[in-house]
Amino acid sequence: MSKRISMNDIAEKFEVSTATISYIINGKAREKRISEDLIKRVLDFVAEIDYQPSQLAQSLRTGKSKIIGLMVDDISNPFFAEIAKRIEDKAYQKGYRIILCSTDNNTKKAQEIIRMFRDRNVDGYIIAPPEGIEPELEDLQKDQKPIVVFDRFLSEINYSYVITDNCESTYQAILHFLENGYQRPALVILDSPQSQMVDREKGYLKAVSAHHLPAIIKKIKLENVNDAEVISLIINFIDSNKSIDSILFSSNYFTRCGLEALEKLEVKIPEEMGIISFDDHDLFRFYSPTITAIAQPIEKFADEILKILLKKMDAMLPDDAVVIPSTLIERKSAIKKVRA
Amino acid sequence: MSKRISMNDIAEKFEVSTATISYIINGKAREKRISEDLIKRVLDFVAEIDYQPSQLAQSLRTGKSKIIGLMVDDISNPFFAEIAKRIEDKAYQKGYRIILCSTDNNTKKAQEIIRMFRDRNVDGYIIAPPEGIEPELEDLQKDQKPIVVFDRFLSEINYSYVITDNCESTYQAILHFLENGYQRPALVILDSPQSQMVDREKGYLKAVSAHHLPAIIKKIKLENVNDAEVISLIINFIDSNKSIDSILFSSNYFTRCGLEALEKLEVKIPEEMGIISFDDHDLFRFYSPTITAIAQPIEKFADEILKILLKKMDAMLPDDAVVIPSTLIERKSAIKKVRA
DNA sequence: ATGAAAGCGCTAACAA
DNA sequence: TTGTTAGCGCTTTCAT
Repeated sequence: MSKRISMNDIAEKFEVSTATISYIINGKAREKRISEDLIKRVLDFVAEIDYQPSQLAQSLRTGKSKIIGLMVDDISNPFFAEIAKRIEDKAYQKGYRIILCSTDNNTKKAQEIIRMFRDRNVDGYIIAPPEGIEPELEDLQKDQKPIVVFDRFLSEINYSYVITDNCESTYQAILHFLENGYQRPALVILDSPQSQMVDREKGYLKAVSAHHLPAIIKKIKLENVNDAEVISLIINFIDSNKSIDSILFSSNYFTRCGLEALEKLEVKIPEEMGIISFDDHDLFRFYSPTITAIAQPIEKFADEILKILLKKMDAMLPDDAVVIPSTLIERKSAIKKVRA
Repeated sequence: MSKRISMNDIAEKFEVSTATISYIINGKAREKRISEDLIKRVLDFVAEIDYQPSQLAQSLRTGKSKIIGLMVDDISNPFFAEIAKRIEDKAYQKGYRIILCSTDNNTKKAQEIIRMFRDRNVDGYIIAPPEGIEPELEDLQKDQKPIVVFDRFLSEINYSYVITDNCESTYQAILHFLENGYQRPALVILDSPQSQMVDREKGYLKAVSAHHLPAIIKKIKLENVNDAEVISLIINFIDSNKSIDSILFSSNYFTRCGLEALEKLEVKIPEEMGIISFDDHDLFRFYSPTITAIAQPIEKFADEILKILLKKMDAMLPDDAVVIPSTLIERKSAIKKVRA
């Protein structure tokens, strides 16, 4: 095992102290008035052997790490995977690395992950918060750690957050149904107190009540439930609500299950049932018919998140709340008749 | 900023040395014959304040980290995202955390990532190797770091690796075409010397030459190319090879571009063109017609990778080479006429 | 039955 | 112009 070269080794080689080497490497040689000659020789040597200081040791010493902790629900979910990718790219350019962890929306796991992040002295936190994680976030907040929360926010405490306008998005989606020949839009939504779901429901309620329509909502819990069960829940819902002629699904996962449900029921889209999905998916461009979707601007999300975090890492500033509008991508699944 | 409690603080509280506390916490109290009474009091206190030693310091001291470095091409690619998720899950259960990085198939970035992994003392490496990364891997190998390579392997050096049987898979796919009414299968493949691509091509060549058919191959480089360009390359390829009646795409990315190309050309699947995709995708279950795909067993992949890595982390053993067969999922895009 | 002390590799206040 | 030294928080050898 070839032993790594350390600052000490270099110091010995030049018969100076580690401090001198440290200053030179960290560009503080001038202000320490170290001789130009020594500076050059050391720098040349460092370049030659391609020496890089141990970040671990630096971290232990300085409390910094050049690492950003990124915590999402599930990295295999394309929404998070794409966001993670963009954040990773941009952070990389700024010299930061990412530690990426999935919580599975499990509070305990999220707690452990946050602990691990702290323990490793990550310089900043980017978090899609699961339920019940408030205490840990408060602790971080108290300790002045830079945090950006995204996808949803926690009402109790103030953080910088980046979200989309969930309420407005679903509101517009329902209007889109109504303007395109549908009369009884229903909502299939995740049963969760998280803000994004609450707001999506709000937008739906606002739209139906503005048109004096009944609210027809199916809430689905996702614990201990597999695809097949979700599909059959949706089938039951459709069967027992014959009046509905259109469905807004609150996530692309539900939309995918919903499409399977409709195939089984042999319900025709868009003639017999209109469909809109929250969150776009590759699939929706290709499906027959193509599926109208509310698309969150992922690139912009990632940009904003990192921009805010870097700013906060630089200096603890007041919190930013950024709301990025989503776009309704009009495809064929939500047009019953030609618009008047 | 609430200062973290350290071992020293605990030692002071009990008026013993840090060594004693360290022994107790690491379960070496018995063999060190520390008094039962002290053990209990310390353990109780530790539980009460929920003390956990700094992994950073432990890492610096021991060279271990309880972290596994996972390097993939692109975390936003569903294949890698799913593998990453499973590996993360399983590693988590074993007490390991994952640092996940994308290389973008960029050698320089991959080098830096490996360096970062080393620097952080990761205990094991799981790597989908980009081209030209051999020297770095050799260094790791020399230093006895546990490595598992996956998705492809590097011929020069021996590592433990987990791959699918690429050659056999494409061979069978072409046979599937021929058994189902197609006569001129073509291949659209990534232009890369990586083993998985070479082997996929081999399987194709083996199948066509066994049937005395011409090899009709389109190789596509992915550098500085966007979706639209790939699509138009595929359109050109189809236009200038009128004889072909079926295409095997070497990745789900190419398949998705290919589907768009065929839509633009208004070529009917499966009547005018048969399609098989290497790697499955949600989309393919839903597309009209459904798309036949060679599916790599992701769960099994993740299992094997981690199993081997953990074994190697335990004791440096000879390398394992695991080849996991893929499954041809027969859907409708590759059946021209009913099988005889 | 317990502790002193060295040291992992680095930084930075303070000396000289 | 450079060096000394005290840690960061932990593990572990060797003493007692």
